[in-house]
Amino acid sequence: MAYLYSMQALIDYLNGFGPVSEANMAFLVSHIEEKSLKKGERLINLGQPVNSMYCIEEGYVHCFALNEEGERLTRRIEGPISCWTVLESFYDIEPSPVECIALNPVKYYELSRGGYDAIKAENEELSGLIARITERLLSDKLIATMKFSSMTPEERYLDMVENQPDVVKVAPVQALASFMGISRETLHRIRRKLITS
Amino acid sequence: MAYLYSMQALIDYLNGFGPVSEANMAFLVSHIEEKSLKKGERLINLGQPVNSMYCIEEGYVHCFALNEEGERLTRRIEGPISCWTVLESFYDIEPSPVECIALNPVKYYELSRGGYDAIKAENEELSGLIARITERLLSDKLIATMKFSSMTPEERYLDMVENQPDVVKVAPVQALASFMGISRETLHRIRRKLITS
DNA sequence: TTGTTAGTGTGTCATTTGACACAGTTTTTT
DNA sequence: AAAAAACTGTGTCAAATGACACACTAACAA
Repeated sequence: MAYLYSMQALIDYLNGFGPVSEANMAFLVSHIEEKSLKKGERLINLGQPVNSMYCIEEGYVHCFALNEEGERLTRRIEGPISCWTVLESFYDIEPSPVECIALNPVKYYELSRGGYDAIKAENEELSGLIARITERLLSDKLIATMKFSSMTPEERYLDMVENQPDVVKVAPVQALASFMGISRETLHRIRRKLITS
Repeated sequence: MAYLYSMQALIDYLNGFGPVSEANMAFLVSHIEEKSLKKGERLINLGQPVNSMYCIEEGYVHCFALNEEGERLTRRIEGPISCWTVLESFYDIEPSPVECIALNPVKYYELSRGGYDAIKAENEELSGLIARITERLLSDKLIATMKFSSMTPEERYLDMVENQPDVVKVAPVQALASFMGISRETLHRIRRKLITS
């Protein structure tokens, strides 16, 4: 079972959500594929259904929609190590409103919808684990999003510098500004002000 | 089982999440209390842990935090008929950062943490139902929140008029503006502009 | 290497927004 | 019913922001 070793980071992460027997963990892991992307490669295509959940081991991906003018509206910038997918596409098997591109070389784990369903159906311990993970990830994301939306641009930037310093470093200024809901010029003003003061 | 009749609205709502046997539905319902509030009465107290989930049958409640100046920052305005709670308090048994007050006479259903846990533990059909409800409500809320945060104030207002017309009617201007993340003056400007044009 | 494209730093200007002020209205309390 | 409190409409002004313009730099491909 050499693949178990290479997935140790993922296993540790999953174990953080509660006890799972070794057999169940092995069953779960057997449905997960380890893949990689080169910088600029696409993980998710615009308009196609997203049929997997992802967990990034190394590197960052940039997920964005396009507005009428073709500008990129950043929806998320994902890095290690958290499970995620494009909710509005995955749950209802709808075309993805976003595309995702690697910002640098990426290693990631992929769990297909079939694998996800198989794990949920296998037994109670696994379906309980999936339920806990789903509940925790969704509620944390929701709490963070609501908190974020009640902050000023400067507060949002300081929050990101503190809680996601790697994202601030690796993301292009335009993507970061879009993610924060402001123009790149405003982000620049904030940075200039913080450096000076 | 007279109470079953009075809870028909709730039962219909829950059945929408998938098939449940009558026995299981009866078990679930037996853990739910029906309560009411007069206008201005408090449903959730600031600083106390929120130990229940709620589902409003009639009326509206206003949930808000307080900033340093004691101003109300609206977090949500809830009405019929959707399950909700204060996530950041309920899941981790933390003091509630918000208080909730009835905007008008309210009838609501309450499910305590104990009841919630009992239902999850009872059998697979019920734990599956709870998992589906949780997943669906959290993901819908997250999608709506992210969509909302990417809109301009005017788009947000038009969205609310279309999708939650009752909230727009019943909520005080100040609360509505705060919920939308703008000042009440700006909300007023938007309304004036929409009437004129 | 060189040319091309994408991305960045920074200034100007118009628009949007929030803060404040205050009068009018509605609701609640005494 | 009268007084107090809370809420609403609206004007003025300052601050924040976005849109645009343009020079400069970095990344990538021919």
